[in-house]
Amino acid sequence: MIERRVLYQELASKRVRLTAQRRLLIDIIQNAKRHLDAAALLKLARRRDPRVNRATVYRTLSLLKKMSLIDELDLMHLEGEKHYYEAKTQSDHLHLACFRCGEIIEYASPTFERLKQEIGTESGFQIAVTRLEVGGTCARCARAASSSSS
Amino acid sequence: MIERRVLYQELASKRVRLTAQRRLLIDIIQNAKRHLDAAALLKLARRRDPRVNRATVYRTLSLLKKMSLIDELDLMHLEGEKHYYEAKTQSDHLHLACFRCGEIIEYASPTFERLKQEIGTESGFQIAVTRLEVGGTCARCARAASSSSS
DNA sequence: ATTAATGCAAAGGATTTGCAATACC
DNA sequence: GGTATTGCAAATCCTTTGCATTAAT
Repeated sequence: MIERRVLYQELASKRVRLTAQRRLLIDIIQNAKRHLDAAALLKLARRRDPRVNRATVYRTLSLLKKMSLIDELDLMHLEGEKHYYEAKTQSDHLHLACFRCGEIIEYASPTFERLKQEIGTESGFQIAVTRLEVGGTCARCARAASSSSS
Repeated sequence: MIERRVLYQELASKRVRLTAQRRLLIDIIQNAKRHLDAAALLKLARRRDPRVNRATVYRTLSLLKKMSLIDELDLMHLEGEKHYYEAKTQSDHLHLACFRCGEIIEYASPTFERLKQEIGTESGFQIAVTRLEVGGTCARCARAASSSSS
């Protein structure tokens, strides 16, 4: 969840303005129940303010990305080359994308955290963003496949 | 845009031919010294056979991808939205992309292997592909930045 | 008043497709 | 001979940009 205070500070220090449309877009991303792509975000935004333009959506996404307030995902390109966005959370999680049913499963793990630490200490690389996406078959689809073939 | 899950079905229903052009493209990818995008691959292929067409490159990449012979990378979109490809190796590795100098560092780790195993056992997800990309500052750039600012 | 943000429409890059011609088994 | 693959060019998808207008501080 994005901390409003952090947001205000960032905006102030960069001469970036917290406009009505930006508030609106941030609000939608934060409260989204699923991962949104730019087109979906635009559609939702226009329900609340029809003046919102596609360019503004892209520009705002780019800004939020640079400010590390959102993460950009591909979700294994399950349906096209577009990107998806989610509010940055406290602990990273990875995404499991089922090639059969299209479901996206979020998965957090201490091992993932340890891996990130290891990268830092062993290679000296300072991590800013991580994106771990996994494609395959979800448990339900695997069960369905094995039962129907037996 | 064809959905990836649909493509898997198509593969099963077709008799795939190992043509001269496909051999050529596979050879180039396997012996590449750096990560190739579709345009670079096309260029290299045309040096050996000028008839190779862009569409064939894309179609072959798509085929190799669903046959799990190559991995597709974004390399954190360091320079545009295009994809990069590499021959699939025995043990997965992840990619560290330096936002400052653009260097791509490959990093293999037992912890990463353990993480993948965990995902399988804990969630029942059957992994076909993984893509872990990390963005940040490489050790050299970090040193350069800290020494110049002190 | 100054500067940032926006709308619009057009451009851009990467990738894909339909269809006729070609190569393969 | 029948089917898979290819070349070609146009189309498509997603995203970015230039510039005039509008909004924010």
